[in-house]
Amino acid sequence: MIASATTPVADPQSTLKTVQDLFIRRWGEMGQTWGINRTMAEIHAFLYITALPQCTDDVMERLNISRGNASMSLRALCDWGIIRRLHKRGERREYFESLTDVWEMFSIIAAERKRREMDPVLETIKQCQKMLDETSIGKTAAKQEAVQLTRQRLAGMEEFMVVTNKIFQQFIGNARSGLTRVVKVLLKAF
Amino acid sequence: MIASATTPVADPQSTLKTVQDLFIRRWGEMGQTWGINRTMAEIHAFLYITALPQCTDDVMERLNISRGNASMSLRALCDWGIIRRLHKRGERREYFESLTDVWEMFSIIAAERKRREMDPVLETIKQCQKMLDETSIGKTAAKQEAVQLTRQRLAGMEEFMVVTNKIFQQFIGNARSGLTRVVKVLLKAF
DNA sequence: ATAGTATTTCAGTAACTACTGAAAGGTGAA
DNA sequence: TTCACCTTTCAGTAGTTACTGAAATACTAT
Repeated sequence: MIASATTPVADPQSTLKTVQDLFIRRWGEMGQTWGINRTMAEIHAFLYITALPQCTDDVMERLNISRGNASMSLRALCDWGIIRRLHKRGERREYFESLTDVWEMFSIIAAERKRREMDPVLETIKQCQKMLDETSIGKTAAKQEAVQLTRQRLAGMEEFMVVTNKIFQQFIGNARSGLTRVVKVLLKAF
Repeated sequence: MIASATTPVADPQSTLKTVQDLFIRRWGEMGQTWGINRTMAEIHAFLYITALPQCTDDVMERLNISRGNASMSLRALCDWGIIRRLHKRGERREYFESLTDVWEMFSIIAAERKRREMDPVLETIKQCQKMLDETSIGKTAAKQEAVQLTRQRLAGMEEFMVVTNKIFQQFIGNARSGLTRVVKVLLKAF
């Protein structure tokens, strides 16, 4: 029992599964710290690593999760656009497969996160700047000073976000070719 | 009451605070979806946006949180290295201030996340590849095929992570100058 | 030392998120 | 239309994370 736990038998039948499980678990852990829940990340990892279409029951069985959870997580992944539904001729049940190109997946995720998270911050910064501009009259010197400091900080953050947005823009839509070009340019420049 | 809630009086005394609170809330929301808890993100936003050193009680009062929470969150931010402790001459209590340079903060965070999240995945991928290499003998054709597919997926992910790591490497350690150079190069190249 | 003040720790709890399982809802073949 | 099968939904619950408040600890001035 202890032996098999520490040094799993080199059973060719199960090696592939062992390897896949290793990958799935790591991917799930990473997902968590990026704000994606573990199960969703694991389902995606499973579909990606096996490279074969899998149905809901396959997912349930492999990851030991309920039907409801599998259904909802699969839908969410489809909504993100990083997995796809797949109908097999003459089969009733639906299958799912991951996108093949990691670069494309990254582009999709990056675009969505930019839209959901960076754009609102930029908008808020602009709103803040506008508010300060409209009310900068008749105050004590100390207050004026504090306002000035906040202005500077807003400007610093704005610059950062504008530039970061531009970089994202390059990645998004260009996918693989865009990214590899970026990398080539970078590696040459430094 | 309703009037003051929907259209706050243009009181110069409070405009600065209103603006800051707006920024703080947005930053907190963003943090959450990046795996940083709301309070920590808000404390950081507060220190960044005011640009003035603040003590624990300032933080507690402004964000309406307990002493314990403030203490632990401030420590965590210090551990990350994006805020700093500050002793004022002749004062007992400690003050905290945010780093000024957004680019530097980003570099610090990127380096840490690469170390904690990307490096382990790369390591796992290599381990998986090694395991598959060592056991690829004597199997059915179907199994061989499945192994081959998984190999390809591992390779695809590895390529992506290696390249991404290189990009991160450029950002990290170069901070502002590095990043702005990167951006200049990129914007010219596209 | 000691008092007075600032900080940290942590057990308990509140708040939140993820998950299950069963029931309801669809869908295509006969 | 009905049957058989598959999918989706969702109320209830388990599990997790964040927070409080008070006690313990640390520090500094006298």
